[in-house]
Amino acid sequence: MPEWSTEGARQMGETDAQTSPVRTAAARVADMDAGAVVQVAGWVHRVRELGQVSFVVLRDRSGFVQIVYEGAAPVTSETVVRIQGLTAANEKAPGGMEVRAQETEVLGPAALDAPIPVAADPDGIGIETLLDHRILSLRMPKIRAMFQLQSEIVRLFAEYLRAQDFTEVKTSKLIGSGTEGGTGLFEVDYFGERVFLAQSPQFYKQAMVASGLERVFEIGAAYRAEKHDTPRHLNEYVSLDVEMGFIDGIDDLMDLELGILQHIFAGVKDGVAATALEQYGASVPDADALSRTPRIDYEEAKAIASERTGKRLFDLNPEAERVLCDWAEAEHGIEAVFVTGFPRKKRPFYTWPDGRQTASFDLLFRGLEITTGGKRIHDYDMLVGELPKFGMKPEDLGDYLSIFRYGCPPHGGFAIGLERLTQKILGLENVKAASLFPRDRKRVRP
RNA sequence: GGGGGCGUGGUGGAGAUGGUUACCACGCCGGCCUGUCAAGCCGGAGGUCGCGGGUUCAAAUCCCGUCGCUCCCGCCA
Repeated sequence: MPEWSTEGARQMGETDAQTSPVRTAAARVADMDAGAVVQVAGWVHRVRELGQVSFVVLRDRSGFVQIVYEGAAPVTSETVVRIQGLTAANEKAPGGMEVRAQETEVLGPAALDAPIPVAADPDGIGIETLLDHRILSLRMPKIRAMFQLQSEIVRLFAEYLRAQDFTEVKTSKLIGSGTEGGTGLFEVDYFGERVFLAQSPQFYKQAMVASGLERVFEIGAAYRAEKHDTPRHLNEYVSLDVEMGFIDGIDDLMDLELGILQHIFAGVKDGVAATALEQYGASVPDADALSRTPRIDYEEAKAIASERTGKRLFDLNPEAERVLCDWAEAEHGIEAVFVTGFPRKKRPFYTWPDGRQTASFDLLFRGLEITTGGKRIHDYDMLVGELPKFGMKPEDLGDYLSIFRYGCPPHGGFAIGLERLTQKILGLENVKAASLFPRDRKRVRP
């Protein structure tokens, strides 16, 4: 692990200038001249006492710096301190520069009975233990790096879409009726009335297309009250949602998604996200490879998966998702594949029908479904006509139908699971690791 | 919801044909040490072996139940 990388320094000195004129980022000390008075502040990452001299590794958001004390160190692990001292060049110091402490102020003492070692490698600790002690495990540099990368994903996603004239929206997560799918909704007591947590911003983002914005995206929580308990499910996850008006078909949507992913993948190769990739030994596909992502029909996908697994598949199960990505890697040099034309039974009622199939798609990436999308029905009469096939009545849909009753363009969209994308970029075994405070079947804390 | 595996000090593991003070590493406490960087050396504290019941002279070990974790499937992003 590159503890002494200066990558993370960024402009910490600059931004702190207004509030704390003298504080220097840990990672920037290496760039200073020797003999300068310097003030650093952060968490005590490690203490090494050698008798007449002690070394303390101080950690802040930029990185690390070594502090030298004469005699014993007056600090303990994870204590938050502010230290003033003199920079000193030393070949034996990490980064060639260290700080000889003159004054040490304890800003936030830390108890000594930490249940997990913050300075250790999180890979040596079980996921459940890391999540039980999330407040501390989030301090582990490797884990923190993961969430810095996730932040970059979100930023790049929004940045790309804004450049394409999309508007970011925030819609309510409290909904009056659960129409999509019908199951998997959490109930909430809303002043005595029964409402639900939204399982997706689907209806609202369609409404926003029809509002005249035409192109919208939303970054928000989605809730699924499914009792699944697997390494790829969360009951609350962050959905990167996109909806676009005036499309001709789903190729427009898949093109858009590839553009987004190309922008994200290119963007995470620099800055703080690159540090995370390095620490996890991970890499992302380049733009050329991504543009070769095959688009195959559902039936074709089943045939390929059946052939490669040697089993007769009636469905794209998790194993099929894995072998399809292997196939794409072998045949097209990219571990991603769009599967299109899902059967009507497998898609919600609002999906544009195409014979027995639908104008819809999934994106599988590194063996996991990270996106579902499709063209939506924008024609009022057509939508109403579809409802009986799903055992629904117009009254069930409340205000949803008025989106189409008063004029809505052809449109469609998709959603990318943020934690799943993070998981697959870094090669994490469990999607829960990619959530700051995951909610699963049994966990609602911390 | 279905099936498999596993629960041992704070963390990660060993111990499993039953046998008496349950082992190791890291962490923690005390001591030594002036260049560490996973510091080193010496000493110490910390576990009713998930929980309950059973078999037995004797259970971490075998049996039953239960709870938890984990993997796979169903379902999904």
